Amino acid sequence: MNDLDPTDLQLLRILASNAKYTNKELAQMVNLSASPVFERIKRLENQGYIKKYIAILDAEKFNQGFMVFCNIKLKQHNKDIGHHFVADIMEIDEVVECYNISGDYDFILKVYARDMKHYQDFVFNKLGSVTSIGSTHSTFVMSEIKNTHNIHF
Amino acid sequence: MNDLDPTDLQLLRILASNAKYTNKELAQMVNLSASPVFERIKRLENQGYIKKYIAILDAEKFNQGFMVFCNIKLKQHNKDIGHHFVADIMEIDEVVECYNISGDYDFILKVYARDMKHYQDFVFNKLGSVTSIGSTHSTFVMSEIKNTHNIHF
DNA sequence: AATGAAATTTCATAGGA
DNA sequence: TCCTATGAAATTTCATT
Repeated sequence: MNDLDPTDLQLLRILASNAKYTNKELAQMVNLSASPVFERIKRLENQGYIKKYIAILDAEKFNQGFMVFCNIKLKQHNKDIGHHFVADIMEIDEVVECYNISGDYDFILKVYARDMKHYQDFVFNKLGSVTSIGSTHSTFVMSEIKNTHNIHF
Repeated sequence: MNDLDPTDLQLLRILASNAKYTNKELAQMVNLSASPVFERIKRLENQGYIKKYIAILDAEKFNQGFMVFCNIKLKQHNKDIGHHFVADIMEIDEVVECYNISGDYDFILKVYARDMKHYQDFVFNKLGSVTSIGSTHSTFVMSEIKNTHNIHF
């Protein structure tokens, strides 16, 4: 973080919202020529500031616009049960995010489903076969207000 | 969704996890030459299946590795209050995601902060000045288990 | 650490199977 | 819808400042 100058930060902010600018375009934006821009970006990639580049797809178009936050309590809290849970969750495609959290529940999952029927099937059949799970609580997303896909710095 | 053939879906899956492959590389992966791959991707972009391309940054490197799910209840539930809330939330950089949800709370926010002190400051000073908010409940992320950044289809 | 030019690679389009 | 071919444009390297 300390070896980044304002130009690096500016490049990162731009690329975090749109990674399709050419080096020439980026060069104009940060008042440099294309080659230092190229070298800066390569450095930011190598140093791990930029983890990867991805395409953002429109979930609605794939009939996957039904988002649910699913809170999960484990049956017991030992290392083995935890590891089993993590391994199982990694295999379930509907689960796009999973975090270990504070509070009444142990984990929160962000789940993408087609509709309520699909979600119900997910809970019964997919989560239902994860034996480490004690109980669940589902919170349904009615609409997306903001999604920046990235961090602020 | 119906005008997508298996090759389109394969390309989307690849690009959703890594958008830096060249058309030549993609062509090999899907057993085509570069130009139909190029045409397919352009079509997927134009039809909105691909919304945009972004760089994924490492939040830890920016000292923004402290994630919190912040649940929010509005003071009242009328259109004006709701609109005010949304407008205010859009302006707060720490809030990277916001959804209108079912259940006891009205909204869930995904918040990135540097540390607990920064989060405390966020709650008191940033959320504190959003007058439409009635009450909040914070759930702290202890570790990230899974984050695919994208949908399954 | 940036510039500008040169070399390399990829993109983007056109014509034909 | 695909292929090959081609010129344009972008990336990447490098000598110079």
